[in-house]
Amino acid sequence: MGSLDARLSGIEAVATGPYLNFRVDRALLARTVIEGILAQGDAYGSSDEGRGKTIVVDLSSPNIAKPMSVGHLRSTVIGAAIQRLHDVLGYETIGINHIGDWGSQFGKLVAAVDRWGDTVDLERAPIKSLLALYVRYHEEEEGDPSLPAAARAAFQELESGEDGKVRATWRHLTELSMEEFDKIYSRLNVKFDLVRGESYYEPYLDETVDRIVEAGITEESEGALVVDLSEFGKNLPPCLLRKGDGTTLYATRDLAAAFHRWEKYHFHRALYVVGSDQRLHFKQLKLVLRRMGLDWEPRMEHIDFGMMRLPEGKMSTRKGRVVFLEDVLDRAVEEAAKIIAEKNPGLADSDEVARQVGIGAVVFNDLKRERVKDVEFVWEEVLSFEGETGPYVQYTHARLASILRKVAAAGEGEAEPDWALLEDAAPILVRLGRYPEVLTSAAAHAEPSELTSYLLALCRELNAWYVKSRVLGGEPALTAARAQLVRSSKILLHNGLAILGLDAPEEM
RNA sequence: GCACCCGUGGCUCAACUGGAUAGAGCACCUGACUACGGAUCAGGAGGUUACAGGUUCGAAUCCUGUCGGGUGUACCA
Repeated sequence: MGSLDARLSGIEAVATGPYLNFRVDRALLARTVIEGILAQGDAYGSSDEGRGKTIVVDLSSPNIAKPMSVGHLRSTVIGAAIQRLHDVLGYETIGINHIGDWGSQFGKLVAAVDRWGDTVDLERAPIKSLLALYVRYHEEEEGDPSLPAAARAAFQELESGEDGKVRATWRHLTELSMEEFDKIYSRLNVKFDLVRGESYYEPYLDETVDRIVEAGITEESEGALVVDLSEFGKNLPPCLLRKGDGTTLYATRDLAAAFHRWEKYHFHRALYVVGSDQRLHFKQLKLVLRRMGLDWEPRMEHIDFGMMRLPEGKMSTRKGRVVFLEDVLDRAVEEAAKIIAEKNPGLADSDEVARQVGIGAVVFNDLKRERVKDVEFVWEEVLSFEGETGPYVQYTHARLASILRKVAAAGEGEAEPDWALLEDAAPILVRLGRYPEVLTSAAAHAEPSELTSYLLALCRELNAWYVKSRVLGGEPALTAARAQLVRSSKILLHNGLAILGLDAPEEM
């Protein structure tokens, strides 16, 4: 109670028309906010709201034998940011990379490798080769009925559990792909708590189907085993558990994974960071669980995001119309290196900084708009380092770092600060103070863009402020107050960037 | 056809979830003490929030309809 009184003493409320305005004592605000940040350091904004609660995040989920495109970037980067947001708030988080390593497409791939495997260099350029084979399969499929037959037979063998030639080929393709994926993950600085293919659930598929059958909600329809969902919507298609040939589908495997996760983690939320083209799929999954009467169904959330499109149309693996993530990262880092050579040629560690800034630009660009919005991939935009970009935030951080170096070198800033002198920084102080609630809200909404918008606005204010409010060479009490503001702002930017997955270089 | 999502200056996006004069960035124009680093900053120009109704003290935000774009629509994932 005493502390509450102390905090309220500098605040007065004023009624103006339909509004209630609060007037805050600025010196008090400055002292409270800055001392709070400096005391907590990197822990500022963290909380224990998530204590004892587990959040499962399903992210990235690339498909074996397909190149990682800029489309997968969204799931990876958004999912990783959402996981870190929850980490900071004290949740126990489990980031799962649910690899697409199962399904009838592997029948196709095995058939294609069988037939034309010797026409490509699988070992040296695995992804490219597999893509070429996949494309060729679809080109020749129509004119050659033996091809789909071979594909079907291969997948049936795979799903039968037989450890023969088909399985060996599948395993090999999986290993080749995973090596390629890992290279990209390490560049993005993304780590998973669990990397698990759909194939992991293979042994649980039968019991999963049995369980749903025992719930009494399945029926036979056109040779397939389905769960009818028409009670939830006239035109809602049923959820298919088994095809006519007895093999399982995507939905079956996701249900098996969902049961498995619930039993293992008893999660507070399970967040599936998957594109909005799979809305129906997740809706069906949830409705199957609801029909089974499982009360944890509402904890499963599809965190959907808009599609990445090219100016010339939708991306298509089959048509080879994709932008490879690797190329994007390479070009962004190159561009960053070029700018450093131009503007800061003496920079130590310039390669590392180029990496941090280049990757940062790509990652931030994908996090800065609301999740649900579709994104058109434009090179010029991704490679932009000015305005509302990751490098802008990194630059602001570097400038603050630079000021602090000068302050230290001059031996200034050690006096007792006079907080009342920070009047010209009022908007910054208010914003710094709001940081904890921004994190809470961004996590609750699983919306990293709330954090990116916040950081951009803060940087705008900071840049405007320090050009007109010189830190160095003022009255000791003023310089000290400003230096502390710079110090706490820098901590916060570093902190926020880390949550988004960006490094914060001291110089750039 | 049906379902869901989106529609805000030329372009890309905000707007604390129904509140005050709708804010930024890009592009364009004009500027910044021989710069606590110009990847920055100050200023200018640019809006009937797709359209038409409705709800109320008040709507970019909620409801209805129309138009435009995207996605999905049972044996792919």
